[in-house]
Amino acid sequence: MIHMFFQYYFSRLGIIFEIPDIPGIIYETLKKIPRGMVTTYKEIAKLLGDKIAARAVATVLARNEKPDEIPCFKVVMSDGSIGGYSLGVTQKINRLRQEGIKVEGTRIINFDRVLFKLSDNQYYQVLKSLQRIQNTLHSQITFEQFNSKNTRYAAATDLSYIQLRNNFDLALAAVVVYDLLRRKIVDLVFSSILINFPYIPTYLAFREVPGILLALENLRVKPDLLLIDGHGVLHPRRMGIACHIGVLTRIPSIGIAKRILAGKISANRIKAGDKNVYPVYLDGKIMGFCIEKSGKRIYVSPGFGITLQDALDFVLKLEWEKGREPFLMLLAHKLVTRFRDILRRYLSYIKLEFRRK
DNA sequence: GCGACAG
DNA sequence: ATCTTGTCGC
Repeated sequence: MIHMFFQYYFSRLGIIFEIPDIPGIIYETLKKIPRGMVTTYKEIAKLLGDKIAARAVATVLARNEKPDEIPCFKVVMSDGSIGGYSLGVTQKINRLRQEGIKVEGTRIINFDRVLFKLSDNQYYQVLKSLQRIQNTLHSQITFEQFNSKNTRYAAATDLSYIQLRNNFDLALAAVVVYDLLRRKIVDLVFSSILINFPYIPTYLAFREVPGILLALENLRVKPDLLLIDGHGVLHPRRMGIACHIGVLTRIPSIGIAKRILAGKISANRIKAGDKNVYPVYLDGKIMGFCIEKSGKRIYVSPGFGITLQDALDFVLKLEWEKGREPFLMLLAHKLVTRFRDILRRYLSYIKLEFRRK
C-alpha cells in the first residue's frame, strides 16, 4: 500500500523533503481491522515505528470526522479499558457490542482474544525512517562555527497553530531578527504553511521545521545565530529541533526549551548573577544547562555550530528583562500569537478547508 | 494513584 | 502547541 507524503520545497535554501502522512496511515490501518476485533493506541503507535506516538494516535483519532467510515471506536486502551470517544464512551461501547465484542462496565471481556495485533507488520514504520534521518543529520553537526565577535544579528523563532479539518493545521511561524550592536529589531517575517504531522515527543522537528524554514528563507537580514524554541542536542538521539534547523541552514543555533525532554539535572549549582545554572547530564555527559531565574527554569543546549559553553554564555548575556526567558524569545512568542489571532478572523470569512482525496 | 511526556 | 479518544514509571 502506497501512502502519501507531504512535500516541502525551499528554493533559497535548496532543500526538498517529505513528511509522511501519519493521519492517512492511521486511518488506512483502521479500515483493515477485521470485524469483531480491536486494537490499541500503542499497537498503532508501534506500527508507525515508536510507541511514544500513542498519545498522538489518540489525538489524530479524536479529529476523525467520519466515524462511520473510519472505525476509530475499535481503538482502546492497552489494559483493555475503553478509552475516550468524541460521540461519548456509551456510543463507543454500543458500536463495539454491535460487532460482537463483549464489554462489561468499562472493560473488554476476553481482551487478548479480540486484540488484533498490528505491530508485526514492519511496512509502515515511518517513525523509524525519521529516526534514520535524525541520525544522518546528526552526523553533520559541528560545534565550532560560532564566533562571539562576528555575531551581530540574532534571530528568535516561535510557532502557533490554527486547527483546520482533516487533521491539517495551519502552522504559523514568526522570525524576529535583533541587532545586538544597535539593540534594535531589524527584521521580522511571518510564515503560514499547511501541515498534518502531529506533535510526537522527540519528533517535534518534523512538525515545525517547514514553517521555520519558510520564514527564514524570506528574511532580508541574515542572522548569525538562531534561538529555537525547543531542545538542541539535549534530546534522546542528540537531534532536537534546534539541531535540525542549524544543520539545514548552516547557521549556528541554540535550543531553548521550557521543559526537559531527556537527561538529568545535576544538583551542582553554578551562580551566574541573578540566575542559577545547573548542568544537565545525558548518558554521563553534560549535554545542556538548566538556567533558573526567580524559581523558573529553562533548558539550553547547542543545536549546531556552537559549543555547549558558548551557547550557555550567549544565552546568559542576552537581555532577559523581568521574564524567565530572554526577551527576544518572548517577543517571537507574542508576535506569532497576535499573528494567529488576526489570521483566525480572516479564516472565519473564507472557510478554509482541506480535503483528503 | 500521580505526574511526566520539547511544542 | 491547542483542546481534551494515552502510557509509563515511580
